[in-house]
Amino acid sequence: MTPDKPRLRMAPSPTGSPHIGNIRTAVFDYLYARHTGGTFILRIEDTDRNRFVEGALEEMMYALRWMGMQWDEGPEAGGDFGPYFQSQRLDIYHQYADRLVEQGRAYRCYCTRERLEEMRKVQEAAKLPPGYDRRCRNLSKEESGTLAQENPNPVIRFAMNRDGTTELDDVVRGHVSFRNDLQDDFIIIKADGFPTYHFASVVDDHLMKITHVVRGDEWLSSAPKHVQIYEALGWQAPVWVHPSLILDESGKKLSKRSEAQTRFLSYIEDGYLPEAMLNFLATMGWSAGEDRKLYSREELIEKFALEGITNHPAIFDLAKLNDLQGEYIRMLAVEQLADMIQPRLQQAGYIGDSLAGDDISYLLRVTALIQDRLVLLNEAADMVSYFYSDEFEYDEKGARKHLAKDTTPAILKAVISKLSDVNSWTVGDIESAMRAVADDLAVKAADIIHPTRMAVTGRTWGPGLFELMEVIGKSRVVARLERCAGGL
RNA sequence: GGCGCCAUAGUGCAUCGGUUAGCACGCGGCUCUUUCAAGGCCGAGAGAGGGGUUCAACUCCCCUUGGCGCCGCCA
Repeated sequence: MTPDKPRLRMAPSPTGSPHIGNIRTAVFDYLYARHTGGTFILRIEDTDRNRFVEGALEEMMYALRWMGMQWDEGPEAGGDFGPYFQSQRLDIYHQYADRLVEQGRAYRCYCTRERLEEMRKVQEAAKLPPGYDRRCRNLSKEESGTLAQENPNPVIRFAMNRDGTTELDDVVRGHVSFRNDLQDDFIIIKADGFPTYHFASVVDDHLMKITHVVRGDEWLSSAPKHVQIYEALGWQAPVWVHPSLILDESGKKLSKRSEAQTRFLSYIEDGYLPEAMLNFLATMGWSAGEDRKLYSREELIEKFALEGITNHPAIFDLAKLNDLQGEYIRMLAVEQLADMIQPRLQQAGYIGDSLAGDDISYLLRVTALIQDRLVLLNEAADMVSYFYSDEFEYDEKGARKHLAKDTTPAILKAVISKLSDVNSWTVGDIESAMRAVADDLAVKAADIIHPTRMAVTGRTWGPGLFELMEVIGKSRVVARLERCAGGL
């Protein structure tokens, strides 16, 4: 193995559906690992049995793979540093926790939850900073024995340094310093024998030879805890990277409350493209130092650098995502787009499970017509509905505007008759015929075109009328015109 | 409340001591056009406030203000 190759991990806890912020962090991990030829690791932090959510891990893996960010080590990938589930590493944590206890850097705490709660109330009432009062930090053998009878399931707390400061250098924050007298003796092993995040992540990061810890800014406050554990165990701390958080439109941390916005899978369902999503997430909170919008995956990998990570929070801008999405949709080859749309049209019942030659070319022609206008894949079915179904309603406003005039019946009649004489049903000939109708009736082309569009599609907007008429076909177009004229 | 982080247009970024402060999204207008998009052109729009340092600060330092985050036997 090449020495000094960066090793980064994404360490989600399976407590819910993947969060957009987690995926963004993973993007940074992934991009840096790929940029440096390092290793991208997936580790599951399932140390909270109460919050475990069935299927959360599967959704996480699905999301990462959908983004094209396959991990090199972890669940379903294997690796030399497993197991990659913290719940399967309990003995390892205990081994190091015991070592810390022996060293005097950790201690068993027999305080009950009730006492802790009481203590917190008192602190709050006295407007004191909340935190454990260290009652169990210096217990004699006898005292421990007595307390053990009251509470046979003690937790293990880490004994934080009381003096001086804990300092660390962060790639995006620079040098950061924390006063030790304000630090709390936090729990490293819970009563159920499971480790807390603070402990498990440090032990695993060390054992898995993680070189760069990239995690949200929300973790910066607890970084001194981690730094002190590294010191106590005589381990070298990784390079710290704390990118800023992604905020919602109101400027708050994206939370479960804004589920529609944070749940990553909903973007997949809506039909965003992985490339657009990757481009968007990567350039939100990171910059290559240039005025540029579009980056392919390869360019992202080539240009990504930790130093380019921004140090201020970014507000999630859906309009910008949509703009990027549009760019990527338009970049697609028609065949690709058609493939992506196909399942959604099947779901809408417009096409069958397997398409024959003619159906395929029809789909391709339809797709070509909507490509410029399509943003989300899930809008496709509605957008192409009238190419597949003759049963459509007329847009109310459009009907009032374009079909309600006294002249409409005569216009439609003239269109029908002229179109019926068109032999070669091509865009050019259709257009000529339509314009001829306008000339014959001495009206503007628009006066012919709008009612015709309404009659043929039921809508006021869409692809070029002549193009769309060509694709729908002469007989269906004429039938629709007749139906419309007959209904007036 | 304590601690920590942050501060360029509405939003995302660029500029990192000397620029008419640049780009993109969004917004407004014009254009193309049968519509809607897309495209092209034009436009409005920013260095939170106050002190320093310096010949020179958006850029460095300090304070204030504001925003966010953390303060769980959750991660």
